[in-house]
Order: sequence, then structure tokens, then C-alpha cells
Amino acid sequence: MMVEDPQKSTMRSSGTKARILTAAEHLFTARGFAGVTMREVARRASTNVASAHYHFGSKEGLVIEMLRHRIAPINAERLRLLKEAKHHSGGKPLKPFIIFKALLLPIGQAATGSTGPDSRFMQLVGRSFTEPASFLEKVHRRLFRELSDIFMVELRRSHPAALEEDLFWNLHFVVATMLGALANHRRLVPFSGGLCNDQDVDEMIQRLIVFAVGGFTASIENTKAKANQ
Amino acid sequence: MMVEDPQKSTMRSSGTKARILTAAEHLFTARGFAGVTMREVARRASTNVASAHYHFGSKEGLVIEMLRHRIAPINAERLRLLKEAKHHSGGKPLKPFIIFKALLLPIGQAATGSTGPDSRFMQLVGRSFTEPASFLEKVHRRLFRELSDIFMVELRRSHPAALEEDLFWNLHFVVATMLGALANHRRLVPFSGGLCNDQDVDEMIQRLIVFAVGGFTASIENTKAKANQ
DNA sequence: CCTTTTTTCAAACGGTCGTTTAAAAAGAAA
DNA sequence: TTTCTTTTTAAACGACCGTTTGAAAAAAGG
Repeated sequence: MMVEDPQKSTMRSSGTKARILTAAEHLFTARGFAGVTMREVARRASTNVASAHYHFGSKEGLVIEMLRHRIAPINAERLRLLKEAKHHSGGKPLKPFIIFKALLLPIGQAATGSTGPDSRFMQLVGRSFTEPASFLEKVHRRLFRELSDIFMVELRRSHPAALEEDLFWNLHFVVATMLGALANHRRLVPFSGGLCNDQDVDEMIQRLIVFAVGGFTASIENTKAKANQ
Repeated sequence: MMVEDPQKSTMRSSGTKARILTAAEHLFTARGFAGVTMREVARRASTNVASAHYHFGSKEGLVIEMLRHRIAPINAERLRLLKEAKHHSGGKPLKPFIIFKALLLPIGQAATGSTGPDSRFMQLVGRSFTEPASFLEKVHRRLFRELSDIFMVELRRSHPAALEEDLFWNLHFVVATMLGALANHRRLVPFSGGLCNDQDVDEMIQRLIVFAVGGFTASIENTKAKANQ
């Protein structure tokens, strides 16, 4: 029987499952889900394909667990930052700058992991949204539904006069900016002729927050001005 | 021998090449480049795989020509709008709103083609940037290098006091927002519970322009404020 | 020790992939 | 018509895909 509890799943194994996960992460990051074979993953993890299927059931299962393994801690940190900000606000609505900082800062923290700044990893999350594989949509719904609901509540409290429709559109744009920046951030170096450095993840996140807040606020103000006109 | 001149390449053929191009566009849009086989493309075009290879040389050749066929007219329209705006400005620097309108409006025009609004097509361009296929990078460089250079010149004229580095970062974010919004725009409907309509491409582009200008301006102002501080 | 469960492995299965071949069909030029 | 080139076609090639099998090795429990 397969072990169900993810806490105890690697108790008897000698790190094979973790090695497969790491190998899959590197390869999928570099070449996408359809562009990587189970044989490549197994070879990089110094094992064989049957072992990968034993631990993850299928290629889809491997992709899903790898994404969950990476995204879940980021989302937990997002909710923690939001909770902390609410605790410090004394019941008053949070400013967009605070809300989007809670949304975007954890990405930078995840990228600057223990093995040094791994800016390549950020492509992985961005790409997981763009890949056409239909099974990914279920994963995203399960991983992001609760999160986006909670952030929408804070944006609503922050902008009581705004139309629900406008809030959705602009949160959508903020997320799109984030995903687009993550997925395409390596293009910045050749595009800028080497002037901008894509390895400094923290700088990018800081700039991204300013840009997102500016776009969000300008768009909300714009529709408000139109309504009063 | 293969015909080299693209102008005359379909003179003797009975539209087979065009049918393959259309079929490829629909399928690649729905399932990505790696997720579509040449056999599927050929079947949808009512021909066979050898014919597709005869006209396009390889699967890569088909993808490249399909992208070129779609993107080139959009970029031409972008340059036309920018030229027109410069002609109306009387030599004065263009406002960011005008510059980004020239960048973003042609996308909406391409999406609302003769066969009605085809919002699915927009995914294709966005995805072409995210797909890890290395051969796509050459295509993008060839298709977008001149364009981005020209737009950078206008942004520089528009913000003579800004740092070159900041202009690159923020134009990068505008493009990232555009690509992210294009690639993920179908998520807006389930995300908003059906409140927002993803079929109205023009509305999306209008909102996108406001958001991009707001983000760009806020970010430029922010670094300027820091420098003066 | 022996028994039972979990983990690893080499080998194979059925299928599908992009591409090529070689010949037939269609068209243009004479 | 005859000759030459362009286009279409069915069939096949070699390679690689995700997955499964069945047995050996390793670990855990008694």
C-alpha cells in the first residue's frame, strides 16, 4: 500500500522522493512540463522511472505535488503577513500598499532560498499558469481560491466606494503583472543590454510592488472620476 | 525545390498552406506548441503530415511562420500609431498615455478580427513568450528588437530626467502586464464569479492602458522622489 | 531468526511522435 | 501532346513516450 500521510511518506525511503522532486523542479523550470520526460527526471535523481511512478503515481501527480510543495509555503506566508498587518492596523482598512506587499513579498523570500538567490525558480510558477494543461487549473483553483477570496475582502474594505467589478479587474491585473514579470523576468537582461540585473530578486519585488500599487490606484481613481463626471 | 518567395508561394497551391496555418493557429492556441502534433494539424487542415512538412519544413518552421503571420501586422500598426502621434505632437515629447496606447491598442484590433471577437487568440501571443522552446527566443528577438528600441526612444524623450535603468524596468513591467493579462485573461471569468466579461476585448485593453500608465508613472515618480530625498 | 511491508530496479509494452521516402496527381510551359 | 516542375498522398522509419510488470533488495515488526 502507498503511504498517504505526506509527513511520514519519506520515513522509510532514503530521500529518493525528495531527490525526484528536486530534479523535477529544475527540469520543469528549464523546459516546461510537456518538454521534460519522466526518464530525464529519474536519471537526474539517480533512480529510474518506475520509482518515480511508485512515489507520485503519474507524471501529472509529480507536477502537481511539485507545485504544491513550492506554492503552499508562499501562500501561507502571504496570509501570515496579511494577518500581521491587520493586527497592527487597529481595525482600520489596510492601504493597497500594505495589501500588495503581503501578496508580493513572499515570492522574493521564496526565490532567495537557502541555496542562494534562485531567480530561475520564479519562472516555474509563472509558467504553471500559462501552460495549457487542463489538470493544472484544478490545482490552481485549490491552491489560490481561498487566498484570492481573502485578499478581495481586504481590497473591498479598503475601497468601500469602488465597484465590485473594478476591484476584480484590477486585482486581476496585479496578478497578471506578477505572473508576467515572473515568467518573463529573464528577458530583462538582454532587453536592457545588461543594464538591469535579473539576479537581484529583492529589487525586482520592490519595484513590482510600487508598479502594482500605482496601476491599481490609478485605475480605481480613473473609474471613480468617470462616475462623478 | 521549395519556393522561397512568400509572396508567390501559394500561387500554384489550392490554399493548402493557408489552411494548415489556420488549423495550426487554432490548435496551438488551445493546447500549446508541445501539446499539438503535426498529425492533428494536418487532419484539421484536411491534408496530411507530409504536406505540412513540404510547406513549412518542420514543426518549428510552422510555429515560427504562424507567429510571424500574426504578430507582424500588430507591430506595424503599433509603429503607425506612434508615428501618427508624433506627427500630431508638433515635436514635443509624447505623454506616456499616448505611447502606451500605441503599444496596446493594436492588440485589441487584432483580437476583434473579421470573424468576430476572438479573445482566445490573445492567449497565443502571451503563451509564445512563456513557452520554454529555445527557438522562440530568436523569433522574438527578430520581431520585437526594433519595436522596443523605438518605444524606448520615445519614453526617454518623454522622461529626460529619469534613469535609463528605471525606464527599462518599467517598460519591462508594462510588457509583463500585457503578456500576463493576455495569457491569463480567461481566468478572470471564474475568478470574478462571472461578474467580469472576458469577451469584451476593447474594455480590457482600455483598462489595461490605464493600469499600465498608472504603474509606470507611479514607479518613475517614486524613484524620482527617492533621488530628491 | 522469520515474516511482512515498503522501496528499488531492469526490462518490456503498446502507442505516438516528427520526419522521410517514393510514387502518383496536378499544373505550367512548349 | 510532351516535358518539366510543383503539390499531394499513403506508407513507413527510427526514436522516444508514459506506464506497467515481476522480481530482487532493503527496512520494519515479530
